Amino acid sequence: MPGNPKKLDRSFYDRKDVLRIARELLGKILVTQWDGVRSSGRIVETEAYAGEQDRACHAFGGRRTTRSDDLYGAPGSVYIYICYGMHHLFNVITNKKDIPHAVLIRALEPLEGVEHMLNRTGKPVADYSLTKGPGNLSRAMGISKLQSGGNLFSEEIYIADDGLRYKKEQVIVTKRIGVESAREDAELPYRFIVKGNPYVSAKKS
DNA sequence: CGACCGATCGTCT
DNA sequence: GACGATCGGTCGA
Repeated sequence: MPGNPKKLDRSFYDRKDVLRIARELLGKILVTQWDGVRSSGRIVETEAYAGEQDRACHAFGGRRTTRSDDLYGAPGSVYIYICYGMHHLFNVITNKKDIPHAVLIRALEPLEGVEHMLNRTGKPVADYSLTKGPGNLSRAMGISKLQSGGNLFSEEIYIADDGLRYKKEQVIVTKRIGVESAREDAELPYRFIVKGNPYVSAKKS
């Protein structure tokens, strides 16, 4: 039985194993609170991006540009990648500063503030598409490029643990979505999803 | 259900 | 000048 949500502190993010962190983020609660407008959702799908050695990571080969600079931030900071000029993809930075490890949050199960999510997305009803997929969940939660470079230790945006744990048999590991150009690294089992959860993106592994 | 396509724009080559 | 860690719609089988 989940208890009082407790905000994750820096030590959660400040670890070397980004795959473990991506797995452990399943079941955690992402909260945004802008001007007193609170929304939250349980994380049900994540992907790990393993830094300079990972062809799918924007920091592959040590590449560090204006766009990818926030990937090199301190643990617990935020990297927003704007995809196709319109989608804001929300990443949590892990490991030490200057080590570009990140976890992309790909889907949430809404908990609080569904009415605000509907307002922000313009959707008429709360179907599964509301927070399914990285672009959709950012829009629903009010996340934008403004958060990139910030951190998850304020009251405005953070991730909390209410004690919920998924057992091994409730979690499926697959390759990542939409990274075909990463060649052999596109096959790595770096995506974590909650089995049977209707908010997980429907694409095949 | 799968394949395909247009939207839309900052970043990189 | 081309592309992308996406999405929602259309079209045909």
